[in-house]
Amino acid sequence: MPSVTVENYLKTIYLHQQRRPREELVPMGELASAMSVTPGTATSMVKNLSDQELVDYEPRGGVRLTRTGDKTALQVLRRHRLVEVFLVEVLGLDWAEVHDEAEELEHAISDKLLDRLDAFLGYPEFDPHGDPIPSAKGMPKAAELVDIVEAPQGRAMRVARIKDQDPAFLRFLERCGLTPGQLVTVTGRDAVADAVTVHPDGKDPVTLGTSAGRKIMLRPASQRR
Amino acid sequence: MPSVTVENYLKTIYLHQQRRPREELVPMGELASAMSVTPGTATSMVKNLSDQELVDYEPRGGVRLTRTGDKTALQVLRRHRLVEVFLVEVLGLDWAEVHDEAEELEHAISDKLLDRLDAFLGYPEFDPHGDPIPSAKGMPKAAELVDIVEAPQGRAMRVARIKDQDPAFLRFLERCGLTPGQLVTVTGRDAVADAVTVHPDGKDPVTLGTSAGRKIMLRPASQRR
DNA sequence: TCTTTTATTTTGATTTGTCAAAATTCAATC
DNA sequence: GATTGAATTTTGACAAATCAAAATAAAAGA
Repeated sequence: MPSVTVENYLKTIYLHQQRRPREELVPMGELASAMSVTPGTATSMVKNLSDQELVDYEPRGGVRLTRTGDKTALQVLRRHRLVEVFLVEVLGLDWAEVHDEAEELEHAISDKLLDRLDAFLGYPEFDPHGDPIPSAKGMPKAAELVDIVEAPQGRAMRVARIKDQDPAFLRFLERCGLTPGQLVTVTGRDAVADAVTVHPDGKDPVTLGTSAGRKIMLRPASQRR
Repeated sequence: MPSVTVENYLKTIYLHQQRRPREELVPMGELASAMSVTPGTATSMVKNLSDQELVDYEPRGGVRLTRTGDKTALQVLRRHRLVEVFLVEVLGLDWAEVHDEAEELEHAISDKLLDRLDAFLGYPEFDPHGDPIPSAKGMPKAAELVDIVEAPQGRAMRVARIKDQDPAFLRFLERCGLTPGQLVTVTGRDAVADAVTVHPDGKDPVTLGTSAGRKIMLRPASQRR
């Protein structure tokens, strides 16, 4: 069985791979800072992962998951996200806090327990932040979402997913009414001010900087999921 | 924060201290085999715990928890037992399996989450095996229980607690109807055969060897808890 | 008391995951 | 082309937890 550390490296590589163009390698520096370790540590760990055939490592290029590594990363993500659903839906924890809790629990749950939990929760497809929950098979094909900055203005949209786990940011979104499922309209964009204004249905309009706006993903209100 | 390993040592020392006369030291060999490590490993670990003031260590005598060590051990036990209640009561896992699951989860739960869980479960006082759940303050004073071998014959008793976590043993008890809460009568004892016979209310009588019988603790049926 | 047995401790090594700092490589600039 | 700079790798060291095997102490027998 992979150690907690190995699981965390694989999960982190997976997540960073997602955020960049197809087939591109994740640079070692990026991995190191994401894992909060020195670059040298990341290098030696990645060599180790490479020996275990969990990643492809190209010296001075970066890393990418192998099929096996990918499968393991998805299992970790599945545990993480199902735990988050449980913490919010069942125990009523604040969605802003559950990420850190799940970060620990994701390494402590057996397959059997996970299946029970999944059934108990009614086989949810998304976690409280709108992140898709991988099935035992793999990651469901993602619907195409647009972030607030890129979204068409004046169209009825719905918040689908938040791409940041920082509790302060999440609490801010909650106050504004920008939580997954919420109906919104993007009402304006100002390139000079580097800002975008969004109007959550039944709430006050909110103006965000584009770096914040890019973390909030929308789908057309008409679209099921 | 103590490591998972440290938590496990403290928990194990606590449990073994319980099983022996007041103030007596737990021998290193017993600790080593309970932890499934070599004696040398136990010695070096215990020295380490002693430096952290978590145990008193008497070379060639054994170990005993300090007040601090005791408190930490009880926190671990509290997490373990609340998790067990959750797994059985909420997710419906078999009581024979939950010990191993809880063994992992007990190290991954934050104080905040634990409090939520406790409230959600209705502040239970005992886990599925009848083991008392320590409160945030400490371990509740244990009611005096008798094992099946020592119990008076012909009196209405109730199963209070099972002092063994082996799934095979627990499943056996379930088949016989010897689970916590069950009304039973001890109907006979045979010193020569080293056996004892117990009659669970509404089930068939069961004859057990005394070593098995000593793992099943009873209280008078009249006594609340 | 002397010897044997058993429990415990010591010693030296190993693995995993980490850091600091020096060395290297590659790309970019002059 | 030579030099600078940034990213990466290498090297040597360390802490935690472990084992195997040798050394020691205490208890039990003779």
